Amino acid sequence: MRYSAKHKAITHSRLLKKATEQFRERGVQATGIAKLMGRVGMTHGGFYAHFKNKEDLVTTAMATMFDESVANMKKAIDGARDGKNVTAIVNGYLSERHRDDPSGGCLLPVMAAEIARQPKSVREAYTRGFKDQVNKMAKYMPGKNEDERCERARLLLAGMAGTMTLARAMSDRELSNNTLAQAREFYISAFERAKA
Amino acid sequence: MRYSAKHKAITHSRLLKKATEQFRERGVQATGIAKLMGRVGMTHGGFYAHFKNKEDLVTTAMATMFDESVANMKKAIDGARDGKNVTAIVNGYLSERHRDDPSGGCLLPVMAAEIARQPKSVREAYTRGFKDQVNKMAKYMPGKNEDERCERARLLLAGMAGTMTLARAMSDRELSNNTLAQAREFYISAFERAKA
DNA sequence: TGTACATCAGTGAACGCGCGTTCACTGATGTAC
DNA sequence: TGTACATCAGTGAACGCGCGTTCACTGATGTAC
Repeated sequence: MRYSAKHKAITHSRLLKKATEQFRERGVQATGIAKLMGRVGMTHGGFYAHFKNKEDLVTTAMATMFDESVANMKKAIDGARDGKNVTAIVNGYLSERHRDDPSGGCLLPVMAAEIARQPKSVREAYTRGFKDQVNKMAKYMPGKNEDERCERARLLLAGMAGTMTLARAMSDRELSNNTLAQAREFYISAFERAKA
Repeated sequence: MRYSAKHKAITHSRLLKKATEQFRERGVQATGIAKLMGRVGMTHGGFYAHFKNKEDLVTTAMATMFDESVANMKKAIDGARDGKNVTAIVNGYLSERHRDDPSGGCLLPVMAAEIARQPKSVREAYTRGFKDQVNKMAKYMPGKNEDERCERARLLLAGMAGTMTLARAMSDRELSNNTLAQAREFYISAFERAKA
């Protein structure tokens, strides 16, 4: 059944959106093509009209997910007082909400470990997206120059991602909450008005 | 063929050791029973004389891997000057060596993300091991009381694990090296002689 | 000390299952006339 | 405007493969006599 000109583009973006959700909820390996297609209301064969293969989907989805992370940070900052940029970023990222629903959040806590085992194209898409997010985060970080601000953005992102990964794996809810709360305090005091 | 009394214990520990290596190199999901047994020179069926199932192997291996992490830290500290405990821990953990060979290192950068999706028994073994490592690390951390030292140990471990995860995934070697170097500096200055 | 037998670690075929990918097909729509 | 045809997004059976687990078996050794 042939569909209208716009139809393919719509399906394509529905597919991509559901993929980014699944990747962030379960990871790349645990997200099967057939299951993904099922969740979009289609059968597995149709996938290959939209993407060359799974690797192609992953690299495409990577950029989208990094963009969403940047958008999430911008949104958090827009709702915060001036001079409280880092506070807004940290409180948004290290929230219980973000821990309990990874599907629209940062890809790093879920996916970073398995990216190391993915093909070159995926690792490159990851590296590109990571650099891009760091550059955009750097605008909100303290520092004398661009290099210093980027370095701080990288440190903060790595620290928050590690904290979130551990907090999600814990079966002890209270420990998980405390870990998040203490990390919020630590990263805000370390980065909100960092000394030289 | 029946083997001597000690033989089963020896095979069991060879199996467990190889499993901890594979888990830290590839993760739980990517470590298949048949491949693991092959690497120990046996066939897959023999696995079930040693472990109830894969879940049993994972929970058993978890404790061993956490113990090794603690031992690695103690070894690093033994070779360091007095009062430089945190420096020794950080330089050991965030080394290029640890990045390039995960097989004997910390399980968190590779496994933490997928533990969140593992059965309850695995998540509990992880939580137990994590608490234990934090308690033992706390001895080397600054702080007025036990709670404060534990909090710092948790912050440091989460930060280092996140940094290592991101550094391993990067396809840009120079960026990966810089990320490690800057993080070493940051965590040493943040935790070696932390203020109240 | 020598013989008969029970034990059980390890073998390898088989199970059902889900994976990524291919491919002949279908049929509603856009286009050409 | 009406008709014939080409297009191609999506279908679903089939592929080879690896997974975790089961199970009837084998055969060297420890134990009982």
